[in-house]
Amino acid sequence: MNITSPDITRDQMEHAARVLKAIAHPVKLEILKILAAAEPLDVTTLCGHVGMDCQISMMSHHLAKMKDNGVLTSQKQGKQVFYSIANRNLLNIFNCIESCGDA
Amino acid sequence: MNITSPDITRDQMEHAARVLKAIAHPVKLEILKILAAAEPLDVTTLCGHVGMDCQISMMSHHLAKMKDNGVLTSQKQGKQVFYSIANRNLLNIFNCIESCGDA
DNA sequence: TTAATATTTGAACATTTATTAAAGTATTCG
DNA sequence: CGAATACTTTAATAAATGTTCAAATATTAA
Repeated sequence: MNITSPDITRDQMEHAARVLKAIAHPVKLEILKILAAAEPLDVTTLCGHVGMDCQISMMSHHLAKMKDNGVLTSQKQGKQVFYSIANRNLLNIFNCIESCGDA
Repeated sequence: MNITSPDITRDQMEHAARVLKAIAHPVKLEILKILAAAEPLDVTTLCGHVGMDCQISMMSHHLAKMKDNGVLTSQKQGKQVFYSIANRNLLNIFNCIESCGDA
């Protein structure tokens, strides 16, 4: 047995780590911020908002990973796919980070 | 110029991504939780709390990375090094993740 | 049905991260 | 001093990620 605080299982830690990994990337965080302000958005529009160095295929890969990990949801409308934030609670993560000093 | 919400710079996103990457790992999250409950702790004790599969060298690597990214601080006392959480505000990150559905 | 648009998928490659073992540094104790 | 303890560092290797391009799919429009 473990002396560790009793309420954390390795499974929970692994789930949390997967979610964090799915967003621990500057472009992915930017995607989250953009969606936080204007939701839902289709892939092309999102790509335009991210900036000049955005390729549609890269964007699609990022979105897929975030969706796979439950961070985003998507909805198809015609030939476009609109992405939204699955749970806006996650956005508080920005406060957690911003309130921590600069490394 | 960018149509993106005006308050986010790429630099801020990169800093946030670095912090998240520094903790997006099941063992690192466990370290944070353990320290959250009993701070500060030396490397060997921390290793014991993490579990059977913990090697001191691995622990040291994890701690170094988190320290490099401003997540932890350390203080040497004799031959031991005690680690603490640099800013407990970051711990709210657990709430953000836990409150989000299961992926 | 063909063409055009929107997005996804797969493969290839470079880069980063994680893990382990072994050697190195620092501090204390006999 | 020399041995023991606590930790860090380096190097080697495996595994995961990020990026790009080309090809594939799906939907709509001509």
